[in-house]
Amino acid sequence: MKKKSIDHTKLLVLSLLSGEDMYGYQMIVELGRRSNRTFEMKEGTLYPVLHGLEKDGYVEAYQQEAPTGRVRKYYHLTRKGGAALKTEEKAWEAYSGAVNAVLRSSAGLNLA
Amino acid sequence: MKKKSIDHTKLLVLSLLSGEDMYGYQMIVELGRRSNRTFEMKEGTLYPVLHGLEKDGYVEAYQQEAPTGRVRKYYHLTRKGGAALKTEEKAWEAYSGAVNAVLRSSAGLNLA
DNA sequence: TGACATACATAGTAATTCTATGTATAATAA
DNA sequence: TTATTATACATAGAATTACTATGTATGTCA
Repeated sequence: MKKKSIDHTKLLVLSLLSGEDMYGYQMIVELGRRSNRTFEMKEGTLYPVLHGLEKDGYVEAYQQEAPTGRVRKYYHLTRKGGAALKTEEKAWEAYSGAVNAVLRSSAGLNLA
Repeated sequence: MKKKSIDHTKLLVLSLLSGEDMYGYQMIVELGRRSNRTFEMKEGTLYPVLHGLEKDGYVEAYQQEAPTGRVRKYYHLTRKGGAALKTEEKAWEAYSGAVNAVLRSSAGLNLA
């Protein structure tokens, strides 16, 4: 296809970070919760994506100590990342709309 | 993720064939038309997928001569393929619903 | 007759996500 | 007190999916 599939992980991560700064493990838990268990992202998927987003300037990382005493690595959405999110959201709307259009058009033939 | 992404091509092809028997080239053209140019599937993507669907018994192929004199290879959706389509459609609904849920939940935080 | 659309096909490459594994700390249960 | 589980980050390697590039061949139209 034209758009290298969906780049699914990038859209979801950027969207999560548009609400609040989060650390990696938290994103995995939140994604499971908000998607009602549909998404169970693996560390092996998320961390490389986060590093890529940071390298590209979409997110910025900073360390912060948790109440537990552990140091977590939080990610913050940059202005550039916010723009990328809008682009990805539009791409998702176009993509999902197109899939639905194809599904409907085929179903329609059965009824015609 | 759990579900190996979406298997996008399989869903679209099965859906196309649920309306009528089609040959490969026709599927590419129809997909472009029905998706309003969003999908521009390549031969290199489609033909291996069709061969896989045939091997798995989801579609059956037969030769038929076109009015032009050329022989085309038509694909017909089998009962097994119809069942697979239903499964894929449900998977798509779950997936797209989950993406939208995550997008909405993040956007909601900005307004809260 | 040369260019273009039609029609099918495969090899090799690129992108994405997974599995598996490793390290380390905090909390909780036995 | 010690073993297990949850938290937290990370990377290497494999699998999957789709793409690019290429090849073959026929019909149509300028």
